[in-house]
Amino acid sequence: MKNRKKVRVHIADDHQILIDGIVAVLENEDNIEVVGYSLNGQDVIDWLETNDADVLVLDINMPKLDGIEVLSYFQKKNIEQSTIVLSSYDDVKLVKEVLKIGASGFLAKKCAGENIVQAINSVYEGDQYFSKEVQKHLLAAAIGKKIHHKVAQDGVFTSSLTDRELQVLRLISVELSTKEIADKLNISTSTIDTYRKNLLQKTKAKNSVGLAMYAVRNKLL
Amino acid sequence: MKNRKKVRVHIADDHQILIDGIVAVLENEDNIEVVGYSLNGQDVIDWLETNDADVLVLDINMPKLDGIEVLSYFQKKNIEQSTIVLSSYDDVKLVKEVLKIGASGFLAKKCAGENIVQAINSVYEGDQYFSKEVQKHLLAAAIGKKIHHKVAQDGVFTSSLTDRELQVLRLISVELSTKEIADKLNISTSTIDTYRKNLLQKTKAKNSVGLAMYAVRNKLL
DNA sequence: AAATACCTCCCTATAAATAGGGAGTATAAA
DNA sequence: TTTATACTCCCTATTTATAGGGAGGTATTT
Repeated sequence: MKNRKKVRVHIADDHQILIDGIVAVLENEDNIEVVGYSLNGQDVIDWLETNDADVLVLDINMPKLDGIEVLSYFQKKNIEQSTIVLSSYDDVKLVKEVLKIGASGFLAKKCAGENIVQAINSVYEGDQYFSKEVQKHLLAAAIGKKIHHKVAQDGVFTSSLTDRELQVLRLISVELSTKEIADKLNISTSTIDTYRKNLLQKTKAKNSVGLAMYAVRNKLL
Repeated sequence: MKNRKKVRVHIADDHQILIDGIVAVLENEDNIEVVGYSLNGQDVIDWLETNDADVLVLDINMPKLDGIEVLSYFQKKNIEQSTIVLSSYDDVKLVKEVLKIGASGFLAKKCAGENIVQAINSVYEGDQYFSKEVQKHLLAAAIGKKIHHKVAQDGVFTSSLTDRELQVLRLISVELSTKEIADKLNISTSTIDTYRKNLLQKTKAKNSVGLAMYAVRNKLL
């Protein structure tokens, strides 16, 4: 059957030492796999010609082609590539810019190592991720790109999951059965089944245990 | 059906301020409920005459009757009461003593608030709990009371769960089905069914989601 | 007005998990 | 040598969960 596959990550940054650091952090995560890295933007594009990654961690300041240019290239060529932008500065304008041209996440370099793990997981799961500091700015200044998402407690844009789905997810996580949830919400078990199906699809979980773990990972409880 | 009931806790300590502190900590836990407190040992015994608690948090140094005397009383009267001993000092001899007379856990007061939460959960689930520092001593000096348990990473004596059960629990937690686990361990699905049943019983979980959450709570992953 | 997102419900079918019981073997402890 | 614990396997039966499909209603947006 389906097997939990690792999130394949490519890292692009002109500082080798930083790449090594990130790799070290990610090596502790057994659901993440670093499948390659580049020291400049051109290398990223070249690498992606013959390879692919689920998530690209992309530094802004790089020689040859910088991160912005790489993202623009993706946009021009209509390439869908989940990308987390890495930057030394959490400038609002910069965030807006990279969001417009297709980035799914933004991470300031001063962030802790665990943030990049969460960022990768979130982005891989179709969510958006922003460092905490960035979020404030984002919320204040409504940005161009539509964000129909809610802001979760810890830097994760909880995406995709609707209110009802989130509600059901939480009830699943406290060990309630479909029938119990249906009773509690006064709706049909069929409806809960539907939510369960949608949740499994959206979270890429294999079963209810996976749903609960997703909730834990994303601090949804 | 079965409903997740809260762990009912009684706290005994002669310092009101400390009780208030513990209560504040426990108020953040929605599976724990403080149902009473006492300022001395005699009050504990009186309270337990007409009430009951799942877990008793018992200070050693108290007026009228101290913690040791309260435990001895339980032992003499053959009263089964899950008890966590609270003490200012993590003296080995003291630990040995309270274990002999029926305590299930030992917590130094210098421990962090989250420790008491974990201690309560562990003890409630039939495990034993000791602060980290205490463990070293315990392991060095074999104590009188038989401990057929293994030491988990974070101050929890993982109790009851056998090697195989723990192994299965972990595989359940990474979303594997009974069949997948059986294949992985090269044993029959019937056997996995048996482990699953035993796990549900031992952890008091309602279903596999509960098992996974148990694993998370007790840092078994 | 049309499209979209969300909430709701149903059908059919199969796979998986839960609940209860029993039982044999090996090993280590009392 | 009993006793106990852990590990293994089987039976029956019921309940839940998973997988695929469709579909109507409402509210909001374009």
